[in-house]
Amino acid sequence: MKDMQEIIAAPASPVSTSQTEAFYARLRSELIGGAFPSGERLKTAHMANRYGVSLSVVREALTRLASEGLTVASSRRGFCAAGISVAQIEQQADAMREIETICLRRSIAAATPEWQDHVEARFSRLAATPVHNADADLAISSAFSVNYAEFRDALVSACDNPVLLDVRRRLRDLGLRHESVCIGLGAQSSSAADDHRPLLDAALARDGALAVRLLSKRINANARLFVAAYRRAYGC
Amino acid sequence: MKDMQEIIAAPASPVSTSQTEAFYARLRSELIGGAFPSGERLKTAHMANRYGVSLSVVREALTRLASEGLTVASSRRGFCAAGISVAQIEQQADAMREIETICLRRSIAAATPEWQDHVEARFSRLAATPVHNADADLAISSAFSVNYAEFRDALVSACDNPVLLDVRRRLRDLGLRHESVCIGLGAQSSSAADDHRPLLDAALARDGALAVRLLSKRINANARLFVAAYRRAYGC
DNA sequence: GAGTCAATTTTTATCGATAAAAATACGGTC
DNA sequence: GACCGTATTTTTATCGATAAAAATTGACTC
Repeated sequence: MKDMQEIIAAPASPVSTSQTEAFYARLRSELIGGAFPSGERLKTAHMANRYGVSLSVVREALTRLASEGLTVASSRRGFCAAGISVAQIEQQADAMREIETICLRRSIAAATPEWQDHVEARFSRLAATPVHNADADLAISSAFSVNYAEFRDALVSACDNPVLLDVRRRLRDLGLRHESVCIGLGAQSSSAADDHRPLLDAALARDGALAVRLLSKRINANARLFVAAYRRAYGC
Repeated sequence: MKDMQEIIAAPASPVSTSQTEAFYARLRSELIGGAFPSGERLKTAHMANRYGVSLSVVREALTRLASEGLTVASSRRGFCAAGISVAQIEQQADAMREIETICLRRSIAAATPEWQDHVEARFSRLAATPVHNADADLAISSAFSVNYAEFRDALVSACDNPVLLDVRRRLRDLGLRHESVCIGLGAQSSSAADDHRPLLDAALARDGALAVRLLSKRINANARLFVAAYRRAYGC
């Protein structure tokens, strides 16, 4: 009897999360993955029956995403995917650079052996990932994107202020969407994992000033890459 | 007949904004004003009939506020006002200091005559506001709080990156709630408007380094003030 | 008297219906 | 054929109802 209770209490696929939570997470990752182009209207009814949830669930998710900057809500006119522009990409990257460098400097200052291990592990994984997909097109592979993002996450993870890390995470997600969309437009990387080794070395050597300099350069370079792709696609 | 239609159709106060928007704005300003203590449960049904709106409207507002950090949503357990703790106040102020100094430095670098006028106007208004209320209690008056916040807003308003300003605004609002709550707990200010004059002068003289130093000091001092009040009220 | 389990109440998450608003299509006029 | 105002369709915002979950109460056992 008690066993049965336990079995019933713990369902096979633990649906611990609410529908809203699940749908929000899904839509969020699709937005970050570049599934919706800049400014595309997101109609509640369409999404509701496309994903098999109710209107309220869709609306709540879209509202949350709006306040994170991934969608835009306009009164009486519903929602659309956030707009992307050259200015947006540049300002976004600029803000990210300012804030991530603060996090990185602090993370290095607070470094522990566990942090070092974590950073090294993420770098190894990155180093083992080819930049391009096997099918030989020049676009950055999504595996590389993910592993690179996680390497950067690891670098700042020892930062002593969770509020700063939270701000950074928000900006990172907006940046990932820009990256995905621009890769979809044909953005190509000239860099390989080895290009990031100097940053790894500076961080492990706890040379904050150098690490921050290298990180800034990389963020600027990536932003230029995305802007170039965006300009090629839409012409200035 | 037609007149009556018009009267009915056009209510006294033009409800151009949606219900959700209005309720969201109201709840938001109450939260920032310190109306809800740390961790207080916010029951949807209660609020719905207290404010005369439907459940959906309440829920959407609470959801938005949660993603701004003013409320906390926990699955299957509704919402509560965000918790406040000494660590929170300190980390929050620390993050604000980092980000606002970036904005200030940039704002000073991009200064225009209009910006100078704006800053001076806000300072004058601040200088004309007594720190304490007329009824001679030692708590900071809300007029002073508002004018001080607007002076700080003016200082950074020429910052060239709207993304950074947006991040700052979010943190500012969380900070204002801390301030309101701590004032409610009896936080007393030792400063007057004149204490802020050096910051004004540094900004107008476009001495970014000095302005940033003064701003940092002030943010730290205020945070200490709030923490002290919090400690007095709740004992460490 | 403390603790446990079931019954009751409260509260949340989710749904589908509906009215208002916006967008679109249509028809008539010049 | 272009323009303008009206009808139709589409879409949104809002509501109240409901089932599921959590919290509370209360009765019972030891």
